[in-house]
This record gives sequence, structure tokens and C-alpha cells, in this order.
Amino acid sequence: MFAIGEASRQSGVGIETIRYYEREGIVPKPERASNNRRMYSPQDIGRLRFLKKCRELGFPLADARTLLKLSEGDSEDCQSVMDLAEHHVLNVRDKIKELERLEAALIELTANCDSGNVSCPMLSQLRTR
Amino acid sequence: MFAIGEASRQSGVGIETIRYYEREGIVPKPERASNNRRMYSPQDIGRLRFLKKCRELGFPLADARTLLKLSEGDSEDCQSVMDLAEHHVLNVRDKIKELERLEAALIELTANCDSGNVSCPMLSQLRTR
DNA sequence: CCTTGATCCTGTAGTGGCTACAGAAGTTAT
DNA sequence: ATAACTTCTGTAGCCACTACAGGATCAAGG
Repeated sequence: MFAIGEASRQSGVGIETIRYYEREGIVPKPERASNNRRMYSPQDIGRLRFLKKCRELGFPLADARTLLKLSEGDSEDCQSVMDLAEHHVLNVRDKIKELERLEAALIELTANCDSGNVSCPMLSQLRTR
Repeated sequence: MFAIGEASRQSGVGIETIRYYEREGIVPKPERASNNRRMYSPQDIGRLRFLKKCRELGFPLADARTLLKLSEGDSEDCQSVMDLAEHHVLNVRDKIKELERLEAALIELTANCDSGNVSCPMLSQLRTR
């Protein structure tokens, strides 16, 4: 059993974040030692690591929570996992498209800018109605 | 002079957002009519439209504010505008890269998933230490 | 004139997902 | 014994809005 600092080190999840996950009911409340300190089992730390990976993959915390539950359920509902993941991939692709659109727009806006200009073409463009 | 609803319609900036920009000092406080209602000049509405465009380009609000000030300053500091824009483009590119990395990772994770599986390959992978 | 509905006002709280304190108490190392 | 570390609870801040609540005011129709 490990104190929260050690659990944080082993899982890569910050101390404050671990307590936050507990408050939010994302992970079960850990045991407490006689001095009131949280004590984490290897399984608890496994959960934190799982959540960390989900978050690194960009899943919303609510999804990460769902995936954790699916992972601990009796039957692994592969279909539900895939649905979540595919929905998330679609979101990611949408974001990529949006950012590429932004990138192109920004490049076009700054295309005619150079330091010698009296009036800035980008500002002019932003002012047009 | 226009009431806030009309200013919102003309600028595309939501009513609550307009009041928020005022609270935050992003835009100057508008005149008030005798009944205490905010009254917006065409110039005020122009500012809101300017901010809207900046936000649509993904600039943080603080940058949008800076751009607005640059736009209203005596000399248009094209260099400062470019610096802001280029910094922002770099951020956008970083985000794109990160999202592409996520997309690839998600696809790989779900590659071996299909509905007939007893245990889910993606969950197994997320559980590995 | 009266009602209905739209608009506006202020102030506050919620979103997501942490992160950063403050102030107290306990633990560990020298 | 003292210093330095860790943990505890509780609260507030981040970004950029968004969504109320509860009240005042206004415009249009009957």
C-alpha cells in the first residue's frame, strides 16, 4: 500500500488530480491509514494509470471513466469501447480539419505583411465588414 | 445607436459575451440610454466584429484584445501583428501534430477490435503497465 | 388602459479538467 | 529538537464563455 505521493509517482497522475478524481467519483475512495492518509493498492494505482492513458489519448474524462468501468466489468463490451473510440476519432479529425482551416486562413492573412508597411494588411482585413 | 440585442445580431457576438467583454475591459463601456440600457455605436459594433473574427481565427482573447488595440493605435505596428500571428500559427501547427498523433494511436488501438471478441484488445492495451 | 411577450438589467454560478494555493497536522532525517 | 518533507481539508483560479434567477422596462395588440 502506498501513500498518495508514491501513487502519483507510479501512475504519473498528479497528487491534486488524484484527489480530484476521488471527489468526482472517477475512482473509488482509497483506504485510509490510521493517521487519515490515503493508502493506495497496486490495483488503485493501475486504475490511475489507465485513466492517465485515456487522457493522453484525448478522451474526455467522462469517457475515460466509462472505459475504466468497461474494463472492470464482467464481460468486456468491445463494441461499446469501439463506439466510444470511433466517436472520439471523429472528433479528433474534425478538430484537425478546423485547425488546418485556421492555419490556411492565418497564412493568407499574413501573406502581404512585412515590417515596412504603413498600414497592416491583416488588420485591414480584420476590420472589413 | 443600437441596443445590445441589435449589436449582437450585427456583430455575431452573443449578448452575454458582449457584456463579458465589457466586464473584462476588452471593449470600452458603451453609452447608456436614459433607461440604463447599453447603446452601441457603429464603431462599437465594428470592434465586436473585429473581436469575433480574431476569435474565429483561434486567437486567444488576450491576443484579440491586443490586435484590437493595435488596430486602433496611431501607427499600425505590422511587425507586432505578424509576431502575434506567427506565434499563433506555430501553436496551431503543434496542435495539429498532436491530434494527428492521437488519431494514429487510436486507430492502432482499435485495429484488432471487433464485436465478436471476448476480451477487448484496446482495453488490454490500456491496462498494460 | 391593460395585458402579453420581448428585451434588457445585475449578479451569480456552472462548464472541463485540472492546478495552485493557505493553513494545519503529521512524518522523517539529521 | 529541529528542519524539511508530506499529507490533509477547503477554497479559488484558469479560459472564454454560457446559463440562469429575479427584476425592470418596452412595444404591440385588444
